[in-house]
Amino acid sequence: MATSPARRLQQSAREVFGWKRLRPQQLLAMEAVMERRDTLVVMPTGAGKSAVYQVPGLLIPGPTVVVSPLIALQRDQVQGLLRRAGTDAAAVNSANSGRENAAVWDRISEGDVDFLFLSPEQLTKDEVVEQLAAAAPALFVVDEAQCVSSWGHDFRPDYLRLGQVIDRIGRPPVLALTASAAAPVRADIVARLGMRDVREVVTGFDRPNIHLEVVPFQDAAVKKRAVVERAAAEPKPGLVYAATRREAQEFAAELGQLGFDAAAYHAGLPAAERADVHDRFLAGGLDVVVATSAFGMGIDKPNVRFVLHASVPGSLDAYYQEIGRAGRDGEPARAILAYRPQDLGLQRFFAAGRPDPDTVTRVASTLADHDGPVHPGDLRAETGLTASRLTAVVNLLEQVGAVATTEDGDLTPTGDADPADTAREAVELGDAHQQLERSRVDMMRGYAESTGCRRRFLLGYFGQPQEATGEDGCGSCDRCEAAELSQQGPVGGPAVLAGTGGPLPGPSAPDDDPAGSAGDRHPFRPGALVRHQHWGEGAVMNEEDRHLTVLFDSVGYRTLSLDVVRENNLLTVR
DNA sequence: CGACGGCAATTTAAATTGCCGTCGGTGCATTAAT
Repeated sequence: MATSPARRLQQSAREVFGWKRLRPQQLLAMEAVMERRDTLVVMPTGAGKSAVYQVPGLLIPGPTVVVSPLIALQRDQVQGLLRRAGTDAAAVNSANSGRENAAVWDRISEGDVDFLFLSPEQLTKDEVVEQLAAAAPALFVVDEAQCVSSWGHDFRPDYLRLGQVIDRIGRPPVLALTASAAAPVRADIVARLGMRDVREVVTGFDRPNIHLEVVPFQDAAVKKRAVVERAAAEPKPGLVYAATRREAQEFAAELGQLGFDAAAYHAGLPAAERADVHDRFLAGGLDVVVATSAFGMGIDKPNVRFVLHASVPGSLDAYYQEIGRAGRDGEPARAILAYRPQDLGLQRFFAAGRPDPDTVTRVASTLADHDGPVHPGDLRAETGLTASRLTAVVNLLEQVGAVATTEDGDLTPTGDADPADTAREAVELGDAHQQLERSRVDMMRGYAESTGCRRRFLLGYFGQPQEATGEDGCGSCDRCEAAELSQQGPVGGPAVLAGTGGPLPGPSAPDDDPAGSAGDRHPFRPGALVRHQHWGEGAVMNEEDRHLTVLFDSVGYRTLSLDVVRENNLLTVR
């Protein structure tokens, strides 16, 4: 009798990788991969996401392709795999010479490579796609798959074209891995990669050992001083996230003057200095790294004791990823957000990136001038746009169905709609995406200004309703602690709370008060699929202080007053 | 959207006020000049 897949997986994990036991969720995901299913895995970093492709990748015949966003990450993965007996891994990217890359392709054609690492940009090249198709990969892995959604729409638009690439190489099974993905991010990953009949393996998001806290400020100078003092006071090592490079440098300098081993990290520093800061932090040689969002992917340091945000990031997804770098060892750690409402302005500015209408119109009409397929390189020459900006526009046109990709990777106009019309549709789509991004900033504000349990809010955002926190909250955030304190004094009765409507200042009593719930029955619980008169279909994400947060397909996140919803019949359950 | 730097205009002439313009985050790859 043949060995069961689970046993083969366990055996390989033990013999090749030295892992004595696979976690249930890992095994579940690996089994889906062994069944050649498209699989989306959402696990916190440190839960062994890489294993999910590494173990099956050795068992199924044919090479495994891994798309990874950073060359440094690719290098780490390759080195890690090469240390395992009998596994062969390689990367093709711009850090290699042309000769080195050619040698990798030779080894692949001879069947000598188990794992091949690539950036999405490599896959824009016809010869790369052709050689990949010839190698007939058995598995196509997208690591850090949240990049598809968070970077693909403007910053690295080739992420949005992976779906077409997968088609061109014969659509092997797709495995997408990410540490954090709220509902719209997950949907975006699945849609953009063209994943079918997806098996989703989602582990819990809660990291109970990370204490959550938000400290509000009005004055910028006061906030700065408090950030430095707090970073100085917390147990080390720690991580401070700043919104700009300049701030990162300033904080690092001030902490240095106080006698700490502190260093700044951002994309404007020389590569050697970045690598040095990175290595010293991992080796325990630094008390604090003050970084922009450039720092973090691939950082697996167990004993980070605090993550202090000197400004709000642009989404709860980003925030969760960044605080998730604390307390990997399971010991207590702190996530502290220094919050000024004005800081949201910078994030709204960052959320504004979208192609301008003139450019979209120009590309649409240039495409329409061709009767047949056009090579993207020719289109770039004709429009004079950079590769990246052109790709962003083409992505939009393709999403509105005005353009399609041929098997050769050429772009071909579909239908004979007026270029001006398709351009307008594409711009509207870009606007809708911008609106979603802005609503994600609003959700970040919602977290910072929330009067209830922080953890409940955070988990609700990721679609994990309250069981992790219970009715009374998590007991390990600033709001829960404040509520516990206030319970020692006199507390206003539920009847008073029920009549006041709007959000109360300061900490509030638990909103699921049993006495108040009799008259409070409604069908709009987290997870419910609803329809709004104006905004169309959506899903309830969170309920707090008699307000619902709903994620609408058309406009992103919106917070609605439960009373207003009911008085005006704004929502119906689908 | 908001912070900040530079500059001109103010007003118990050396410092303050205000206006305007600029800048702000993530990385791939490629290319041109040593």
